[in-house]
Amino acid sequence: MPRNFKIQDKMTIDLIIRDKVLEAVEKLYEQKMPVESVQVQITRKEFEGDLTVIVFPFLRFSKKSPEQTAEDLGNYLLQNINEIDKFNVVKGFLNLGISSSYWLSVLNNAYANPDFGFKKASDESPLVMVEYSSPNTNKPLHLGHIRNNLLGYSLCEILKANGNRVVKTNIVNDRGIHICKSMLAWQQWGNGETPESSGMKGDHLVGKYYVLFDKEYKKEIAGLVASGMGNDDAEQNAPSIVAARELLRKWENKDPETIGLWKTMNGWVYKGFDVTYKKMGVDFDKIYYESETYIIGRDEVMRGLNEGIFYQKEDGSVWADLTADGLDHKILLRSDGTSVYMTQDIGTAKERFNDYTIDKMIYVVGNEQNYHFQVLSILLDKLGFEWGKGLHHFSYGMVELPNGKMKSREGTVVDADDLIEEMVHVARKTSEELGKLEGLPEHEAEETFRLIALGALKYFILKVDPKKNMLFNPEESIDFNGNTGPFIQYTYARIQSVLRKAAEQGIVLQPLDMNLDVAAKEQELIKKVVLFESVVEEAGNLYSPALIANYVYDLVKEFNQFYHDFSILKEENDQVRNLRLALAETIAKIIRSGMKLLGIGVVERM
RNA sequence: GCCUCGGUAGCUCAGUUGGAUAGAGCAACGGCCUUCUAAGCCGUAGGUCAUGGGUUCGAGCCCCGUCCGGGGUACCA
Repeated sequence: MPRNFKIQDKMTIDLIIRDKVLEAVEKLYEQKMPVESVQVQITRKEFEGDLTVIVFPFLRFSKKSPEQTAEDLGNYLLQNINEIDKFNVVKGFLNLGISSSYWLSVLNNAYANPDFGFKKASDESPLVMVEYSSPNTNKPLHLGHIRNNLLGYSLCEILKANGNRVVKTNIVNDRGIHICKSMLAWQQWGNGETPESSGMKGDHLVGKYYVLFDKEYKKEIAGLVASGMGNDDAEQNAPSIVAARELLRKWENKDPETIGLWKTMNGWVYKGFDVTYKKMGVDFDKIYYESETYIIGRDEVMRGLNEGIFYQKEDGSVWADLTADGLDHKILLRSDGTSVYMTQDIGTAKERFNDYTIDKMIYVVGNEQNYHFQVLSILLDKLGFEWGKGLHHFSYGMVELPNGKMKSREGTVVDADDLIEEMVHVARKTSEELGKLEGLPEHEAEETFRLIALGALKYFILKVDPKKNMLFNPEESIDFNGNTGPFIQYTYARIQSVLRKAAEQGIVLQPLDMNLDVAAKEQELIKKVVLFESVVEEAGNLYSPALIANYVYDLVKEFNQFYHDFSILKEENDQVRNLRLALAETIAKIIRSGMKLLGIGVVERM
């Protein structure tokens, strides 16, 4: 797939060509055209050439056949651009051949720059705050959270690489009825069980009681219905839910015993989350807690009410009328004065903009909340925050299992910890079967298995367009061949192996001979190397780790063909060998950089 | 109902401002390790790009209709 990347305005040679094409049209056909009308793209592999100008748009000026027009332009460009050394015409396509020396200089540039493709941020650079992860503290993280965390982390890396200052933030949903449910279940049936006494990870332990609550609650409902109560009444009056509500009320009244239990159980969960976050390799610069920000949000809503921005119903509930914006009415405070999801998000946003001078706020949250963020933005704007309209919801698709959606309470989830362990297990097994890594110290081998396993998982998730829903089949998704993370890591390891051998043989890289005639395959590779810069930029503009993943795969696939067909160290022509080494080293660097943007580590051998 | 996103090979996914014969991986089949790592490379097979119209020199991509699917539309988060 040679054509999935935009090159326009990215490659200097491309700019020159556009310019000269305009000039040619002007001189040959006495017509002025806008720059946008010139289409320059990478020549498809089946055809000879490097860059292609599409001449169809010029036909109405040239009043000649496509072939003749292309000939005219080709001759003009050949004479007026040094870097072009040949051209051919196929129908309305003018294929231009760029000289070896141009490609060599481009490679040289990429090779010499240790931060190739990355822009540095300064104190003046835009500050972007990215919210991601946002867990509830009543259950462990699952596959859905994994996609969120990986996307969020990668997005931050990509934004940094594009010269932004980035603050990674997390909002922890640590209060509310769902938290009280697991607390209540633990009180009722826990017998004082702790992570220490049970040997269970804290988040899993709390999750167990959340599930238990639901089970008991459902039993109670069934019992009540059997004794003649209506279903709705039963749901409202089952002893467990009544008790949970009472617990929430106590929590809001700061009952010491309740607050104590809440702190204890949340503490268990945080410890568990820390382990999972660390395993995933994600982190945060600043963490906000809903238990703190919902108060700020409530105050803002009250202010809005006083200023007539919102209105109150007779039952005391507070609403926003969004019909003027083409939306509906939205509740902001319940009739009992307690706050809803929206309330805390208003407070969190305000707090963040107080804490930081934010140029861009990005929320990494699933697309099921598109409406929520549309409303949030409008509400903040109505409340007078000039940044309200500028919030950006990075909306990603859901992860589906072969049998449908994941539901925590019904146990149809793929647990994050389990999944990672399983992948490490498979990585270890595969590696041992292949007999790789023999002679490596145990802890180094273990670290390699971990990197490969995480590489497989992260790449699998990040390579798909964030906007789209994706399917995760636990049996089939654990793959280490083909378009996968390990395949890319493997290519990196191969290059490192070559470089080690080169060093052993005392081969030292020399400056490139700029007069060298570059062979077709090397030129193909150099062309892909150059694209890295524009891909990073494009990924930053479109907020898409998938672009990075697909590019790196494309590069690596091409390199493996080269590796198979040609020898690097055994090449007899010193200059050619030198070029191949420089190319391999540059490609390794890009693999490392690209993988870093995805939050994936590379391995020296595998 | 209304709003919104999607439908590309058996499966999972690419496919940039509309451009040449729609591409990968997996699965299937057949080749390639005395040669820098075979977690690799090469080949075969696999498509009415959901569907019907339209715009255009040119449509997987743009416009309209239809069918199918996801999500939203809660005093849940």
